[in-house]
Amino acid sequence: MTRRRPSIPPAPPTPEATTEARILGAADALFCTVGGYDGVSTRDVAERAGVNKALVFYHFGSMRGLFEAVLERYYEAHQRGLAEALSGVGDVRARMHRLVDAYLDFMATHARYATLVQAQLANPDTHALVEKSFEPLYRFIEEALLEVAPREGRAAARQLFVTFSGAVINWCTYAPLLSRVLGDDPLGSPLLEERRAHVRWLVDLVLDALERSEGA
Amino acid sequence: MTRRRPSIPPAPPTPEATTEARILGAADALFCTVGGYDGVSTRDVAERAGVNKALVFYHFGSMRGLFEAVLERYYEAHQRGLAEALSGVGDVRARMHRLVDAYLDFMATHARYATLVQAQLANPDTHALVEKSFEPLYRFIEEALLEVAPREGRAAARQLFVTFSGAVINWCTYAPLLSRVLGDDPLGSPLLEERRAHVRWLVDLVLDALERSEGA
DNA sequence: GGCGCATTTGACCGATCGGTCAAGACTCTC
DNA sequence: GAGAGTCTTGACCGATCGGTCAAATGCGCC
Repeated sequence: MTRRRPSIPPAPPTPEATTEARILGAADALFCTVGGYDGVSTRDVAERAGVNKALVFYHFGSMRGLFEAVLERYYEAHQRGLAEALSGVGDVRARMHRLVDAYLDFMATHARYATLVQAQLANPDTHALVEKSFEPLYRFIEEALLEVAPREGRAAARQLFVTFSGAVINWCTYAPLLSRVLGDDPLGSPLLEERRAHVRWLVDLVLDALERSEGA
Repeated sequence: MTRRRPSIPPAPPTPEATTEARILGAADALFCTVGGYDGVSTRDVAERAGVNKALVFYHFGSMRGLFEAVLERYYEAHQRGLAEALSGVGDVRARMHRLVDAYLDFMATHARYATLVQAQLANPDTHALVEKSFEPLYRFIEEALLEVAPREGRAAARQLFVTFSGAVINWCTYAPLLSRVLGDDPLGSPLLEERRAHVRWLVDLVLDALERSEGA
């Protein structure tokens, strides 16, 4: 029923170039809105992309391969943004501010991706896919934090990592629930900026305390 | 002191009293280890419980009903623990310490439950089930925080809620990933106690800052 | 034109899913 | 013992799943 090459296919509002890109885009949209790895079928993806279901397997091998491809695309953008924020000049405080800013911006823009990744924590089958992006992220940030924080104890870098990353990411992943109790979109302009100010404030509080204990 | 193990769900050879309890226990174990709402079948549950599959529907109506029953059981224990910690005497600082302690203990013991709940954030179909437990929890804690924190701004009670709850819960839900990079079990004795000290330290930092700005 | 290769198609597969059903078995009461 | 009501059983249903396949189509190249 679908016309040949010349005209743009009757696909939704995404007249993407190649078939592969159309499938990837459709999978992205579905994984991030309808549900995680389970909950989305190859038929759904194919229908949304406006292509035959067998093409999903032709281009990505399997459902898991498609899921990996979707994660990979986000992962690259994610890493790029963080490296940029952390690699610049300035002391730890300045770089941490840039880092949480970049992290918050990325996660607020791709909140569904954050939710998708967090959801995989409950699925041992896909742990490996998430670990791949988690470990470099952890090493990256822990290294920066070790400039001012000890390796162990209540103010250890590993503790700060979880606290700071949680402060950023949970605001985005819990957005659907927060939206109900706050009466406004947590990812919208006023509340997101309040969150940004809060995280900056928190970072400063912690770094101030670390400096004090260092001087003592 | 506290001696908490990773809380492996009830062992298979559990000759529980009623059929209903056996099914509930099996569903609990499977939801919390294998995967979320999707990823566990009624056949799995029945087999683990050692009963006929049709009994799942006889006693719980549907798969969703079973899932709700499992969540409900945790939810009650959760609420009980928090109310106990927060309702006692003392100033906000003392009550917040008791609260994060109780929260951390509960989540460390039932880390898989926390992960299960967080995973449902990606599944709009089950949002309603999670909201039911989230809203009272939020109101509860926000009310306590409003004694010392403003309603808006970078140190707003709603901001502190997300930061504190994230600091506690993410340590538990990210435990599988953290375990890899830390080389030890985050929910085991040494690291869990380090986390407890960190969260207490963090709460004190924040409350100190709030008191200072209040006096100013 | 004709060949080779990548792409696309629709029909098809076995497995598994949540859920149903009518018939048995068990238990308690008269 | 008869009956009633609660559990329990295994067989069964339609739908859907991920994945496969041979055949058809498009297209660059000689």
